[in-house]
Amino acid sequence: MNMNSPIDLKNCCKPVLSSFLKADEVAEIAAIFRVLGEPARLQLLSFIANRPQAEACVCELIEPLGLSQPTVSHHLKVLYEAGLLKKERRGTWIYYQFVPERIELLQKVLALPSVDEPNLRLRISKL
Amino acid sequence: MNMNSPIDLKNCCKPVLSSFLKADEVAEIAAIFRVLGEPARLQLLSFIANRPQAEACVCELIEPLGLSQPTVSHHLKVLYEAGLLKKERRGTWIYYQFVPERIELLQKVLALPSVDEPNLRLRISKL
DNA sequence: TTACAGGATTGATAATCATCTATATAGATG
DNA sequence: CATCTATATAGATGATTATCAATCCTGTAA
Repeated sequence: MNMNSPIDLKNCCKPVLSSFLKADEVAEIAAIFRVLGEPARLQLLSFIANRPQAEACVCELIEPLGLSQPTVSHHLKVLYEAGLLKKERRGTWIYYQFVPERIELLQKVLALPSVDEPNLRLRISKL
Repeated sequence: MNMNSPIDLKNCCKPVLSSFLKADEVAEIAAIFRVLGEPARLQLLSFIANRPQAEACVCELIEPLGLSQPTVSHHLKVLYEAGLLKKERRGTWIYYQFVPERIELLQKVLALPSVDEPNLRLRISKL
């Protein structure tokens, strides 16, 4: 069931907060949030994004994370399959690189309804 | 361990992608993502945010979600404790209302490094 | 007070998942 | 080829959790 290549998120994802999404529509989005909902994965992403070139090899990640190499490898795979990282072999090492596009997608998904939309108009205007 | 009142997120949360966060720092943020990582909860949030006044009573949520009343109640509690919903009793009914502040917090947390920051400069400029 | 209705809680179960050890794979090097 | 090193995978285990049926709690109304 798990794929080894990044999930295809074309036509994904509609804003969650400005229309009622069906179960299959929220599932795609929730899958990304779930990946970020694991502290070790979020820390991996934070670490990699703040390295030069926003990349790091696996060997650099084990010590700061404080987890075993297989566990780090597992989390990297999950991040990769969610499209948040890409990877590239360079000699003996495999470098994982942060992919900002998925984060941009999430920002759009989380966009709050505009003040012209009635449901939240009164409340947003107070922010 | 679970609290019945919303978690306190003062001084929370630093941007994940522009500095390397420690384990306890990412934990706070990951907790919010984890709540959104459940499809049923994301659909609840989507439903409530798109109702008039961005609110709904529990009885309105069971049928569109297709889950039992206790399960819906459980997810509402999780959303409430994460600060994504507030609740208010009105007679027999309890209304849950969408709270946009947490979402705004997440947007800040997910902010990509500015183009002046070196690590992502080259890659962001291509977007 | 009693009865009812909306919602929360309890307890149980099954599924998911994070983590580890052990092992496998794959590239580099002798 | 054999060996070493970096990373991935397999398998096992324990913890978490989503879900439901049953029950409890709390307003409301008779």
